[in-house]
Amino acid sequence: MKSRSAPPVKASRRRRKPRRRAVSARPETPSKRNTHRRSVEIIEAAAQVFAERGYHGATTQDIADILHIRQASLYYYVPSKEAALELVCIQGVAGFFETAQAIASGPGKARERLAGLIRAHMVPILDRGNFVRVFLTQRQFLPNRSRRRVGKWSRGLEKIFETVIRDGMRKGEFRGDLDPRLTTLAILGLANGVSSWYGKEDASMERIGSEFVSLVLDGLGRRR
Amino acid sequence: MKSRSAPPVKASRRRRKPRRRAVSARPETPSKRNTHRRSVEIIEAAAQVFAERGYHGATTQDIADILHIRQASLYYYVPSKEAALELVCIQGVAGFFETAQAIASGPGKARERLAGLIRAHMVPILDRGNFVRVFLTQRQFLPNRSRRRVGKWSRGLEKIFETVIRDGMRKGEFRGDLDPRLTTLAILGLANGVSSWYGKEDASMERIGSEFVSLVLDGLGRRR
DNA sequence: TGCCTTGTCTATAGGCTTATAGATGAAATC
DNA sequence: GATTTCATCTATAAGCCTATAGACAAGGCA
Repeated sequence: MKSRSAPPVKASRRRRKPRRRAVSARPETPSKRNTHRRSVEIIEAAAQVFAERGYHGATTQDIADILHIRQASLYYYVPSKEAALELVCIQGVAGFFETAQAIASGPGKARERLAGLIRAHMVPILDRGNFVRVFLTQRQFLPNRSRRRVGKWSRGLEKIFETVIRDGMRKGEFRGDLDPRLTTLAILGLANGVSSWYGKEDASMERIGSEFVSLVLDGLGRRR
Repeated sequence: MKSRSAPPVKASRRRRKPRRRAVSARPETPSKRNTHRRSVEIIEAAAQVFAERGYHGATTQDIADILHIRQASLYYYVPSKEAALELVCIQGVAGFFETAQAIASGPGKARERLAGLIRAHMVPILDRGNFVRVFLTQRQFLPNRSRRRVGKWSRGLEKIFETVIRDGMRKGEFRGDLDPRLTTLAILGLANGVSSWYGKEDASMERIGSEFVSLVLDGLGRRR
């Protein structure tokens, strides 16, 4: 008994009518990089359904439905559902990692770099939200090997934040009594949380980024 | 193909050996409040497996295994897996709600009440972590009706935080340029995030609470 | 003593899922 | 024009999951 939100239309809701021998489902595709393009589409569809229903709640049929192909056809491009999850998770965390590294090791005071990190953290949430949500909430369901692989990226990102915070403490830009580890987790928690409600609130990413930066740097209190 | 972390022992790993007619599985149970006690145990077990594997990744067999009873026996106490999820979610959010309400409408400056809210938010995470995690990450899988019910509690909690923040702004304890809604979401994101890593980090809840309070009230920056 | 209640058990229907095999038409290549 | 490759399809094995039905033992109660 799956908890889809739709009314219970028995079956046959999926299992589309046997199309008459698929008259070239995508007539516009020309080249031979076709296979690659399809793979990308499949991973994007997977990101969408994994984000919406969770890994275990999603079926490969759901993914196929988005692309209007048969469930079995997915296996021409992707070896397994788990493999699709891994690809989605990696693309989810990669978006954060690269820019973050550039910002942290770039110029500027620690305050500015931390502000940059927070703002940059909003970007993947905005334009690869499905991938990010899956990375954040579904990576626990990866098989051990790939979970560890993804975990490394994740810890790397934490280290980037933590390093900037330590740097700021050393240089006297930040309070000296911070716990850099807890502060990192706090900031990431706050920033990652955005992915769970962005779109339901009417605030632009820029607004959110600015608000969060000022909250982290200065807190709620008035200037003293 | 379920992604358990254990090695692939084919089947029969669950499906325990047919015990010889269950010689009173819990000989110590005396009274007739027995049924109630068992219900509680079942919901606790459900919270545990839903937290560990996610609602869709968990099976009713998993729940039964924890209690060493048969899968079908669960249905004597709980009408469906979905109903169990709803019970877990409600207990997950209720822990936050009650104390929060008392603190918000209690005495003290807004700063102090907000600090109290944040510290109090740590308590259910500490002692009903499974319920909280399920509420935070699995309530999306509830059927519409109960999801809305749980959603109300959730929004109520947000309102409590937001009200204190507005109050503090009005009284000049907090900066006047805050967006109360975004600030609320930021604080809840940061506080809820704890549930995803508490236990893996070696910091006490008190430490975490204090660190987060000072971060929210004063930010990372040095006194200016 | 004999009936009723309670909690658990066995068995299973009825569905749904993943992944594999092999067929097929269209396009590309020889 | 014949052959090969590509992308997709149909069909299905094999397995798992929820929920229901009905049996049954032990203890309480009339």
